[in-house]
Amino acid sequence: MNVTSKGRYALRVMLDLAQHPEEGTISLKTIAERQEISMKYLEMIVAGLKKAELLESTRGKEGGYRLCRAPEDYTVGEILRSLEDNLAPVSCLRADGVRCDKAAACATLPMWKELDEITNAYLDAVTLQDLLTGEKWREEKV
Amino acid sequence: MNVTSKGRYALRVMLDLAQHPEEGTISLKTIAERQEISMKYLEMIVAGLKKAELLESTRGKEGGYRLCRAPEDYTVGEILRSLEDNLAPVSCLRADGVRCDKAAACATLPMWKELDEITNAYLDAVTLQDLLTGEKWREEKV
DNA sequence: GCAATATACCACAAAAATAGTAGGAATTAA
DNA sequence: TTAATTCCTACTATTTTTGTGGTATATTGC
Repeated sequence: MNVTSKGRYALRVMLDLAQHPEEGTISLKTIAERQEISMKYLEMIVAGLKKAELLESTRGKEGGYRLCRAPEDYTVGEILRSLEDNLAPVSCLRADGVRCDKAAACATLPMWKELDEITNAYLDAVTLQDLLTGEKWREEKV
Repeated sequence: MNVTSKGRYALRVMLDLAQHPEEGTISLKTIAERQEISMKYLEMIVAGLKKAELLESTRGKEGGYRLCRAPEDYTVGEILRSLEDNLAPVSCLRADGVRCDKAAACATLPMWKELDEITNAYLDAVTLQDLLTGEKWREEKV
């Protein structure tokens, strides 16, 4: 579970769109300026988000990107997974990972699996809306 | 939470020592051969484990390494933390991480913190002995 | 004392992953 | 038709990970 800048930027793009619903379709240029991220780099990131059908786009002048669901219908987990291929804690759990020839005898594999399940369950329980309001963390631990 | 080969090898060294208590002090050469890991690379790893006081060593002929506690008194969390400086999911949580100037306004920071707490709590609840027996995962989900 | 076997320490190097850039083609509204 | 914009492909730089090499120091058995 290493969240890189790609994943963090993806969240910021989604949050930016969620924070400005009145603007409708928003150009990458606007988002890049507001978030102070290079527009060229963002291009890569929104491409991933679009491929995962997390947002929609319109090309040409006056074009841009917009959410295609309500903020409470996006989970942080799916946003991160759409860009990070490294969410699993160890490489042997990753889709492309080298299959360890000792997997059957590996004393640690079940632990990594459980850890992976726990982290994914947590991230799938946090929605974009939760991040927007922040209540989840303000009210906690009363 | 990206566990690299350093952390995985550290676990294997600790497990190897725990699996051969009758041998007492064991040389790196022996461990390297049993685990099929380059001895030179292992040197770095045991140096970290020793620094964290997770094992003891004797120099010179007939020397080597040995555990200084019972297997149930080691947690996987402390073993990994002694070698991985990357256990936190995002760099802004890491000790050496660049302090983000927007931390106060960051909508995602509380989430990363909670995720970090959850993963550390899990890893601190797994002991070397748990890995040795594997029971924790065999009997689960009945 | 000396040879053999170890750990301890420091610097360097190769490989892989991450982060970011460059240039231009295709599309659309005004 | 022009300006703004997404879309696509390739390239480059930086950082992290994964090692290697060489040497100094310590200990044991002969």
